[in-house]
Amino acid sequence: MSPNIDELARLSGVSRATVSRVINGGSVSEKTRRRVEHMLAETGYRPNLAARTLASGRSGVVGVVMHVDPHLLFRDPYFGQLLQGMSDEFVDLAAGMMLWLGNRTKEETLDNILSMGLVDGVIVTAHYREDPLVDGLLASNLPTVLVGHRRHDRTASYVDVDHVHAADSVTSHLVQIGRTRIGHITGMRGTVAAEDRITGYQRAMERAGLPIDGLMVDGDFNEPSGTAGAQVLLDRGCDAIFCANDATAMGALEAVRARGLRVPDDVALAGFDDLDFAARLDPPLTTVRQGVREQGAEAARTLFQLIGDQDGTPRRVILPTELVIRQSTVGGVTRP
Amino acid sequence: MSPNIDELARLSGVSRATVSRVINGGSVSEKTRRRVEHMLAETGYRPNLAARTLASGRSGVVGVVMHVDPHLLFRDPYFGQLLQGMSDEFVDLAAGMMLWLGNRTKEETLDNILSMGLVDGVIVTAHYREDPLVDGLLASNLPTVLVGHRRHDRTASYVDVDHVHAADSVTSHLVQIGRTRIGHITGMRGTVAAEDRITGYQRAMERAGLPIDGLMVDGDFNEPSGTAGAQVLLDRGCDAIFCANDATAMGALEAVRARGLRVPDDVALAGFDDLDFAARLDPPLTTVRQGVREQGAEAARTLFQLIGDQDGTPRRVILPTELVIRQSTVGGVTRP
DNA sequence: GTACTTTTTGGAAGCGCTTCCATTCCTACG
DNA sequence: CGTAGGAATGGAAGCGCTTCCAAAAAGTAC
Repeated sequence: MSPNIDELARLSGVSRATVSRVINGGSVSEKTRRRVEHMLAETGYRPNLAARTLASGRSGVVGVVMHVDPHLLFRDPYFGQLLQGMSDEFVDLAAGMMLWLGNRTKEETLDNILSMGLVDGVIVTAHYREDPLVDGLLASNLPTVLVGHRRHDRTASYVDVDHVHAADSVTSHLVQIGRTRIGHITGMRGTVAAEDRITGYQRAMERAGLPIDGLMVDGDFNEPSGTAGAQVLLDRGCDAIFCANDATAMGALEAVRARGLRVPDDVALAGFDDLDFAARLDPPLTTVRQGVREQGAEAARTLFQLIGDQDGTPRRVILPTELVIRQSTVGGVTRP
Repeated sequence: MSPNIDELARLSGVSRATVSRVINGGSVSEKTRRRVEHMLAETGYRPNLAARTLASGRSGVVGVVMHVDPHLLFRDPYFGQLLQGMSDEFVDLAAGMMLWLGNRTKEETLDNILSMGLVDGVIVTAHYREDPLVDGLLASNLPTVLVGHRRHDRTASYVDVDHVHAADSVTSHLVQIGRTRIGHITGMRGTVAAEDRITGYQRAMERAGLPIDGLMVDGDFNEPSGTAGAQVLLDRGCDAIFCANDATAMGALEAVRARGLRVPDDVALAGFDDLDFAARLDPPLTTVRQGVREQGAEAARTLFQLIGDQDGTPRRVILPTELVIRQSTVGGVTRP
C-alpha cells in the first residue's frame, strides 16, 4: 500500500540510508534534505513501525498498567483523569500508549506485558504496599515509573504526592478551627495512600495533644464506607471528620444530614482529592487538591527521561498538594 | 537478554523453521514438538513482537479510539465500562490494546493512528452523526468497528443498540401508566443516540395521539442539563419526563424535588442506560438497560472476525436492550 | 522389497528499517 | 595547485521472525 523506504530512495535519487537520515535527523546536506522531504510529503510516506522497532530496538510505544478492581476503576474519576494526563503528554511526546487493566490476576497481567515485548517502558499505578505486579515490573529491566510509591522501593522511579504532609495539614486545619474530637475515616487499608494519610492524621493529632482512641474507623475510599464510618464517629461524639477522600466525605455528609446535624457548625468535614464535585457539594468541601492529571503527565515525562538515559538512575518526583479551605470547615459564610 | 529463535533452534537440535512451527501451530511431529516445547519452557523464550509483525504482517495489537471531550470522557461511567468490556475480551483473544483519547483534533488523532501503523484494526466510538475521524478510519483500509452507528455507514461494521425502539418502549410505558403530558429532555444534539431517542419518543407519542409541542427541551447528557430541562418542563405542566440518560434523570429528579413535587405521583421519571446508581436513586429509576460492557466485548469479537476474514464483509450487530421498570414510574410500592 | 503418497524438516529468501563503515565529495589551507 | 580533514553519501550487514519451496523421512499399498 504505502511506499517503502527503498521506493522513496529511488524517487528522490538517493540511497536508502540517506532517506533514513532525513527522517531520523542524521547529517544530510541542505539540498538533499529538501529534495527528500519534498518526496516524503508528496508520497505521504509512513515508516513501518515494526521494521523500525526491529532495527533500532525502540518502538515509541509505552505501556500503562492500571491493575485495579473493575468495579472501582472508573467509578472514581481519579483513574480516568490520570489516564488523560498521561495520554495528553504521550501525544506530545509522539508516543503510542498501550493499556492494561485488571482483567486477570496480577501475575497473568505481568506475563502479558512482558510477552508483548514491544513497549519501551511502562507506567504502573502502585497503590498497594505489596504488589507482585509492581515487583515483577521492577525486577524486569523494562524502564518503569510508579504512580504512587512504597517506601521500600529504593531503586524505583516514581511520581507521587506527600500524603503524610497533606493529611497532617488538613488535620491541623481542623485543630486550628477549634475542634477537639477529630475523627478519621480511613481509605482502603493496605494502600499507601490510606496508610500515609493515617500517619499524617496521627502526627497532627499527637502534636496538638489530642486523643485519637476510637476516633479512627476503616473505610475503603468509597461513598458507602463514608456513611457507615460517619455513623460510628458521630455516635462517639466527633465534632470534625477527616475523610480519606472526597467520595468518602460525600458519604459522610449524608450520614451527618440524616441526623439533622449541621455542617460545619456541629460537625466539620474535610476530604482529599478535590475532585470536581467537591466544590459543588452543599456546603462546598474543604479538601486537599492533588493535580491528578498533572501526576499523569509528570509520570509520562519521567518515563521518557528514564528511557532516554542509558544509566538507569531512578527519578523520584513529589508533586505539591494544596489545602483548599471551603465552607464545610469554615462555614457561616453562606453563598447567596 | 532473552534468547532468540536461532538459539532455541540450536538448543533443541532443530531448524529455526521448526521452532517457528511449534510456536505458531504448524505441522510438527509429536516427538519434536515435545522436545522444542520443553526447551521453550526451560528458557522462558518470548518471541520478539516487532520481528514477528514485520515478517507476518500481523501485530496482534488493536487500537481503541475514544475521541471524546476530556471533560465528559470519564465523568460518564459509560466510557469506562465500554473500555473494560473491550479490554476483557482482548485479553481473552491474546491481543494488546492501544488507546487514543481526544487530546487533539480529530484530524490529528487520525493521523497519529495511521502513522502508528502497527495495529491490526481499530474500534472507534462513533457517537456523532458527522465525524471526520470515523470517516478517515473507514476510508483507510484498516479493519474498523464502530461502537454506535450512523445510518449512512452502509459498508461499515458496527455494534449498537436500537435507540429508537428502546426510547419508544420507555415512552409507551409512560403512556400506559396514564400520563398525557410527557416531556423529553434530549441528549447532546448531533449525536446518534440523542437523535434516535428523540425519534423513538416522537414515534410513541404520535402513536398514542399525544401532543409534543413544547414538550421537548435540549440537554447534553449531563446532570445540570437535566435540572435545567426539568424546570422548563415542569413549568409547562408535564406529568412525566423521559430523560435521554440516567445522569440527566438524576438532574431532573433534583429539580422535581426542589419544587416539592413527588415522584412518581406528580411527575413520573425515566432515564436511559441503567447505570449502577439508577437502582439506588430515591425512588429507584425506571430506565433502559443497555449492556455497555457487553457492547465493548462484542465490538472486540467483531473486530477479530473482521481481521480474520480476508473478504471485508461488514458485520453489524444490534444488541438487545431491556426496559427496567422501577418506582420512579410505578410508585406506591415503597420499600420497607 | 518397490513405487508412490503423505508428513515432517531444513534452507533460504525476505519483511522494512537503522547503523556501521568505507568511500566520495568539498572546502580550506599550506 | 596539491593535499589534509571534515562533511555527506552509499553499500551492506543485520535486527528476529515467518513462510515458501524443495528435500528428506516416514508411511502405505501392492
